[in-house]
Amino acid sequence: MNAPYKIYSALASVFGPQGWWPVTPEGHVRPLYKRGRFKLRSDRERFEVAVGAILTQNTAWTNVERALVNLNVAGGISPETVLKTDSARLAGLIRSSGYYVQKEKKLRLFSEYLVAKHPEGLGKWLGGPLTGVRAEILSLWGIGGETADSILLYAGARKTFVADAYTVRLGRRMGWFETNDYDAVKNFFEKALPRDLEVFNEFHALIVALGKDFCKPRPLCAECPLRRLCGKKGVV
DNA sequence: ACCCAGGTGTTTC
DNA sequence: GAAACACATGGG
Repeated sequence: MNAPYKIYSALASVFGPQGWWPVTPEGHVRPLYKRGRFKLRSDRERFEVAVGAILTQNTAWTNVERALVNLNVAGGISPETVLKTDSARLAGLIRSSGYYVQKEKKLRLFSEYLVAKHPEGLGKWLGGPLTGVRAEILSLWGIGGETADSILLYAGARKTFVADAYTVRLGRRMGWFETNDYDAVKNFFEKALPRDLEVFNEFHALIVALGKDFCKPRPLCAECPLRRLCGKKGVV
């Protein structure tokens, strides 16, 4: 068992199942998987996950939940409702998620692209050849590596690892790598871990759970549940 | 009054 | 290329 997988197991036993995405209209997180298998029910759910992935960029999830509730109350979350809502109103609905002028544009561009280029729907699109679809999503303005991978993993159930700021921090503090480069970190974990959807899905969520309380920019190593496993080559 | 959050694009050395 | 900066609300 390699070091990253050991950390995954430790986190899983400390924090338990995270069950990230999708989200109910009430804003509550609902387990994505049943009997060990991750399944999304509809393109409607996939789209809501994609919207959440965009809105949560550098933003606390609680702020995103309010925006999702607002959108659902205002008429539901779909490419069509995004496109038929004028910019000022849409921006107002997502105000709580921060950067709302930019994010309104991101939602609109994503929706426009989806409707224009993939009218067959999100599930079909995301189910295509992984590297090609990833490059396609990545080419959209406002969607970088982490958001693209979040959409692929959580909305498309594709085996692609999501590396966020916490993941980079954890890896560096463990002494696994020095780089800050997104693709390098992503590749490190994909090489180290078993190619398993549940592992990819849960590990990213577990790292966020760890980061939320302990592996912060100013770390709280003394209380960290990983303190015995962490290399802690000085705080990076 | 700070720091931080499930980043990304642009500008500037 | 890397580093610095803008974008913005809400919680601790």
